[in-house]
Amino acid sequence: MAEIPKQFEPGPVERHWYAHWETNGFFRSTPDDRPPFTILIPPPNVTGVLHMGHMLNNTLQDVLVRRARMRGFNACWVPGTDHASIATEAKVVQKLRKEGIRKGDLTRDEFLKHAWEWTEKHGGIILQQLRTLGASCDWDRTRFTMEPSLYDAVIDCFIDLHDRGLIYRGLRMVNWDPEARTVVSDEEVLHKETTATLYHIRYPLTDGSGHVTIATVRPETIMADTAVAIHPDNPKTAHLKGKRVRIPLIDREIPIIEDAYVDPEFGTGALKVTPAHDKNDFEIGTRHGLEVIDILNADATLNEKARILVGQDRFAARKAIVPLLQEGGFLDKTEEYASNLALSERTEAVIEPRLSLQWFVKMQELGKPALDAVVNGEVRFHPAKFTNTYRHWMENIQDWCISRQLWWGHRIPAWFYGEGEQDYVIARTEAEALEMARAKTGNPELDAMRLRQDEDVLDTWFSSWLWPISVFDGFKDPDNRDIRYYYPTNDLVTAPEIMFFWVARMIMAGYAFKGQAPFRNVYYTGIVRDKQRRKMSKSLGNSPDPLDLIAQYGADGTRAGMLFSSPAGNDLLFDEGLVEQGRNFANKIWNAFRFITMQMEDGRAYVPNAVFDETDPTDRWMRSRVARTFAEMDKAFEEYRISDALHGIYKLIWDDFCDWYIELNKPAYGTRMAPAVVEKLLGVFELLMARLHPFMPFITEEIWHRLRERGTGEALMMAAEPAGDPAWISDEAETAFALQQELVSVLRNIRAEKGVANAHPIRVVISTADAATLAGLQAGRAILERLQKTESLDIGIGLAKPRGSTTVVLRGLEVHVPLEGLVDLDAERERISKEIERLEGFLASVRTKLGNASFAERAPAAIVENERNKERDATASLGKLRALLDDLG
RNA sequence: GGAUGCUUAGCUCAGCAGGUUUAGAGCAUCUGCCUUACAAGCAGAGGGUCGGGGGUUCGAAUCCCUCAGCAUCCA
Repeated sequence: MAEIPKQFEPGPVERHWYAHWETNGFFRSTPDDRPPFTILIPPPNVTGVLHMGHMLNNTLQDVLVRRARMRGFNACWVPGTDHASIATEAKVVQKLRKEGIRKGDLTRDEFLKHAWEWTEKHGGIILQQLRTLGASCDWDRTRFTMEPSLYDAVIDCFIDLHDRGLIYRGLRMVNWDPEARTVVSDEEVLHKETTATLYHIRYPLTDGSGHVTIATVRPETIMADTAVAIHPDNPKTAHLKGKRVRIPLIDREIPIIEDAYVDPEFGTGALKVTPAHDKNDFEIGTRHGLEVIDILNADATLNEKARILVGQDRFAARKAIVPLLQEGGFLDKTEEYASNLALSERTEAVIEPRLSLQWFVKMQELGKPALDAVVNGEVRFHPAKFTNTYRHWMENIQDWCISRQLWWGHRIPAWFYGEGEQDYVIARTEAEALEMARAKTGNPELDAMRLRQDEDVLDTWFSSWLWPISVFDGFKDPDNRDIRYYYPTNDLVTAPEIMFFWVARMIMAGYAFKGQAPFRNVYYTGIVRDKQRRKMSKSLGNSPDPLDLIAQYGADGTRAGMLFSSPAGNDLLFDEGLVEQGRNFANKIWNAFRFITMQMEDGRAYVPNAVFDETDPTDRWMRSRVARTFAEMDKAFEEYRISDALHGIYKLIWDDFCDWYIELNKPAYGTRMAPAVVEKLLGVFELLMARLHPFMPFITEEIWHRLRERGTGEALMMAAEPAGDPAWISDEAETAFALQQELVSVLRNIRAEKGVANAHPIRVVISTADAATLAGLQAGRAILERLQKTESLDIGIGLAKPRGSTTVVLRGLEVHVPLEGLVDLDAERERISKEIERLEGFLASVRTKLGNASFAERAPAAIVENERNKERDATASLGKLRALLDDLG
């Protein structure tokens, strides 16, 4: 056997096995007779790089996929990326600007050429990085939302929904991002609490009878006012009914109208109405037939309709208008006011409500089955608490604005032939569009030159929501083998932040186009934060580079570290210490294996053989621990407690196997381990590696191959997961062993307290009162003797305390260790007195319970019996302790 | 403003179909150890009465009410 290094070196092992898996085609999946287990990667931005959130998310997916593969499923993990319309376009615009090129100077085709160049240059890096992590994706299935097949799927979907009357074009108040110069959906708007200034402005009444004061945080919009509104039943403003006012500075006359929307308590009870720049005002305007005066350009500068401050940015205009109002005597007062600012999720620009003609998807009908699916459990959320959030959103769902004033994305297949709002047709190609336009207009002479395709593209999520269908070409070829086999998929692992953006819409699309949900389980991960609870981000610079972590701690260590503290849905407070713990775990495993190999004779063949000795208490305990832990892990996986499953195998390996089982199987000093024992340890090791594999694939694969001769096409990742015999589970064996562990602990404690070296033999006397306990103690005496260097070990009933002993009372047993000269009588007395005190308190509480008449009456018999046992045991222990104390004088 | 969730050792979290010797784990801390693999290790120890208050019950960290604080989502 070749020399094995003392420390595990993950780098070469990871490279070797990943290449082995990939070249052998182990990641690949094609439909067959086995049941499928499918996960679709939440497609990251094509030009993005791996961050900590991806690490967590993809580690979890890999754990689920690898486990399923080992459980006999045809596991398929589909990777891919999305085109991230706004983000990518912004990056390309920025890059061009650096080269002195303005987007406006380019044609659409020229710009797209740059965008594709950018995509090809930076694209797919993230998928390469996932390999470093060990991701077992079927790379042959890698998809991209802008590749031809998926592009067509989006267009097909648009046409289909339009034909079903679920897509419409309409003039609505939308969220305008002046930075990106596009509309965004409601979901892409973030609300942030800020303090604003509330300006009280006087509007002179046209009849000269004074003025009305209104309060606003946006004085720069007064030029767009088309009314002042009051509440019809407000006595304070009743005298204003039917009058008119003049807008300060520009002197335009507007009416005072009555509308119940006005809050009589707010400000002066009078509200300026600006239908072009406020959603609520727009609705008031519609009710009262008010004119809409839009004074803003696309970049949020004032246009000539404002008449003053033309060309100024909205915020500059706000600053500039205040002194003007002051000079004119229109400014009554100002006050601080807490208000909500709407920000663009992408650019963080302040969102401008804007009246605009856009494309929308009707959500009412699409949302219904998607809501039901989650409520009735067809699609299950983990943790379940997110179901409520989902339901709330779905029940209040608004139509989805899907057009974006961008070029990078799927171009809307609408072709206009006239100036009228409805003068358009929806078609895949220009030729088709022409035909349709001719039919629609009844004009066979209609010229192709008159057709213009809509300049806008679709929201990125309008392609992402089709992901579970489009990656299997379910639009182009609805009945193909892949989609029939893999759809619906099993688990989706994603962040709660995109529950509405993506998860909800995928479920809708699933029902709309396939008649069933796209997945059965949704596992929501937490957000990766730093120790100060700040979200990890590139801009804050508080995020380690995942690839550095992998280089430093190994992929296995990093994966384990990410999972150690990540219960589903809870934020993960990332601590490099956890990754270090993961690395240490790998090293621990490595050394346990190394130790076993050191027991092997050169030239002798060893075959792993996990056959336990049924007559041996240690073996009975070990196999019970193995089977119990495996069962607990299964339970944890069922409930998506992935972190708990890892903790289970971690403790089984480190605590049970290394600290106790290997220790107890160590041969006598200076001798070699019997071959049968080596084979047994190797056998257990094999079980453990198989169960750990989904979490730490590399080291487990490496050791699995070293455990015995394997064929070239073999791999642990393709092996069957060992179940562990449920019959191995034995409470009795574990309880019996636990007593031995406690006795060992007691003796170790005594050594530590008294400063007795481990190498120094001690005399031990264990005295018990009953024969049953005695039998158990004698059965386990080998355990004590193996782990404690003893000069003598006497076990018996009613044995006397040797002179000069220190004594511990444990579960009714007296453990005496004679330590002539080392026992400090005062310390001994104090220790025993403290123990007596504790037990007296305990006994008192037990007796209070037992003394309560209704307790005996109402509590179940087993509980009462248990309390009696507690009383008896405590009384017995107390008796012994008091005798010991007396003895000490 | 609405909804949901959280508040248990210094930190991060389990436990919460009420009762398995007066609350568990990991990390951190302290003490001792290079004991036939592993100092990226081994052994031992200290530390909380379960956010405050009230209630239900023979019995509450566990159920109910209430207050406070925090978080997230929605408006």
